[in-house]
Amino acid sequence: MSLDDRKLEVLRAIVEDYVETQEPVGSKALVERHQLGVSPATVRNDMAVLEEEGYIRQPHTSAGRVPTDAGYRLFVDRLSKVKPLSPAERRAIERFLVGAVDLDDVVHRTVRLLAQLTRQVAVVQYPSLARSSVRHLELVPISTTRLMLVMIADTGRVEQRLVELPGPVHADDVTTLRRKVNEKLGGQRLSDTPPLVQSLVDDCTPDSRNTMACLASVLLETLVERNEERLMLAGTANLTRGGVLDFQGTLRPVLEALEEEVILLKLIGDLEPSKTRVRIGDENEIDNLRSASVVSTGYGPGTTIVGGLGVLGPTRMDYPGTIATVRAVARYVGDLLAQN
Amino acid sequence: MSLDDRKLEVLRAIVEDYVETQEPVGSKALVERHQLGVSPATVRNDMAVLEEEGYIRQPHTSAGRVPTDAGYRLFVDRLSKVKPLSPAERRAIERFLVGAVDLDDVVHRTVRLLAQLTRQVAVVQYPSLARSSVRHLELVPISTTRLMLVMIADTGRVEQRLVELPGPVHADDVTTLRRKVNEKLGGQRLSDTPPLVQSLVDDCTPDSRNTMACLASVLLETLVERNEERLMLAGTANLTRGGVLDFQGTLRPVLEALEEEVILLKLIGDLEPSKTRVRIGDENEIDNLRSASVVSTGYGPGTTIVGGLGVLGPTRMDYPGTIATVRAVARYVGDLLAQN
DNA sequence: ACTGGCACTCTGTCACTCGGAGTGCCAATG
DNA sequence: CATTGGCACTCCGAGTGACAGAGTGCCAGT
Repeated sequence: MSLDDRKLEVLRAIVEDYVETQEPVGSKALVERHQLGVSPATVRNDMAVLEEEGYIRQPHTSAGRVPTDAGYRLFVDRLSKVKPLSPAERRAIERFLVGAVDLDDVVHRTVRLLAQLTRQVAVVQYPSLARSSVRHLELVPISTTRLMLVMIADTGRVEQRLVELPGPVHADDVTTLRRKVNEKLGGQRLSDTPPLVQSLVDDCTPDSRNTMACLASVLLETLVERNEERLMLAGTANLTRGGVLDFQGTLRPVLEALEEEVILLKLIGDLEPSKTRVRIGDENEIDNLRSASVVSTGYGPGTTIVGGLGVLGPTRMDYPGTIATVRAVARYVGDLLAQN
Repeated sequence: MSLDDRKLEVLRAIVEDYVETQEPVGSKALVERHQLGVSPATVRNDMAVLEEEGYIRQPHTSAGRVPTDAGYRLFVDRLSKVKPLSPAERRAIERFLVGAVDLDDVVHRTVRLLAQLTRQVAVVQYPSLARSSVRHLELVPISTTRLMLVMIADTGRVEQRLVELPGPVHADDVTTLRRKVNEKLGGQRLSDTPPLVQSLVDDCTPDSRNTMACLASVLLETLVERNEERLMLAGTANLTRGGVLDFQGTLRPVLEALEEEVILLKLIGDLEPSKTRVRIGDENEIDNLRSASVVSTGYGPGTTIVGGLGVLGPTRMDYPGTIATVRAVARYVGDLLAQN
């Protein structure tokens, strides 16, 4: 038997009530709070079907029903209506983001804003180097045999590395190096640079070859290999809302997962453009987060995506609201980046 | 009545047992586990005195005793013997810290190491700009009216800011600016720079004055005003060890405090050289941390101090071990910085 | 000054009860 | 055939009382 409209309506009511009250919801309370136009007994029959299909379950016999992960999934996919942001929220976002002075500041403000609005844990990835282009490469002599390599990406990210040279170089040589490197790599996407770096070495005169080879290896490291994705976290304290009820008793595994940057990157680093992704409970590949849900999306100037952001909370979360907020914040941040 | 040696010995035993077992300790268990050479009744009398003096207390009538903050304080000040690190720990520290490629990496490794060794929350402050000197200032033309200012400090820290110029400048002018700025500010402590920056503007020829004034204001911001202290956190999950017993039931306030960088800076930003500071429970000025203890110290190359680091945990913590670890890590990091 | 003994207090737990909420099923109804 | 009212059943959670165990305070004795 398939699910008719009323059964879906019942599921929606259950999800909404449970999210709000955090308590199993029974048939009687349901018909009272929502105008379903049927009796509790009917609702009970519907509930039995929904349970059979795996969308809800009872914590114990003769308790109310609670949505399962599958139930939330159905809710998110088919039942939830987009919840528009309140003007107050829009204003909050704008007010929060204007006045950021540099990229660090943008990320910092964004992550706090997101945590505050959703009242959950927020994660924001710095613009990924892999998706950026080289704006400028600077070589700063530190001593005669040491250079500081500073890479400035078009997203505003700045990376630096120390280069140990095989022998002393003159200031003029540094200037030449700088020019060559910028001519070759300036404006290129970082992911396209490896062959170019190689050609830099190949095109060198023998006497400067050693130096260039040295620089090249650090360049490769900085541009590609290391490929260090950074991210920022905020709102951990929000995990404690709802007491020990969410996250089946202990925050331990969740806190542990949040400390692993690799894990976080996997969570928010999804690539599909302008799509918001929702992972509910068991859908998470990371065991520690089986009791959590993640809402994430990409952001970037215009339609390109340079990084991800998202929030993490209990499976029992306000999905429509969270999704709307995450989307809105991502769009605002994208606009902000586009202005640079 | 004052505290004779045996009473102090009893206090030490109580602290040690309680830290280990996390349970109120009674007179009988005490004489069994420690060779005190007296009967439980005697110990009870001593306990009564200790309680009167405020060093221990009973959670309820006829339960064992638990140290108070004052008790821990006395223990730390007078009773605890320095606990030398195990060779394994020493090796762990060395292994963990070698191979760091840049400052970010050093801080990152340090904070994780500290969290792992002490099994508590670790905080490491980046080398403070206020205590650093300027190694080099770089000006990178982004467009004709925009410069990227990159400051490299002797501690390895790099800061960058965008400078909007009043009008277009030629590349040669940038070179001149760069030379002037570095001549004046290179090698100076950041805290000494403000008058120098002012003199830079004063010494300018009228035609380049506008540009220089613009640059100067950003310089001041970068060098002094903004004075952004950064820090890194790790080991939050360790808060959940010991269940809900520590931190009187909820992690909430602690997690909240850990999100406030200002608060963390206050905690670990103590200036006295080569002194390890221990704040126990109520000694913390921040209300949210009344149920926590903080062990912190400064670090830096040689005897100068460029930043702070420390750990935060329940008042019931292994003070001797923690203090030893924090000190050792600080020294290793200092050595590492000195090598640069 | 220390010790043994004793009465007292308080906790934590176990078993038990009981009301309430919620369900499943069934027969009746439109 | 879907819906409904009724009823018996289950289970949770709160409350109660009894009880063992641990620990204390105090006092008299050494």
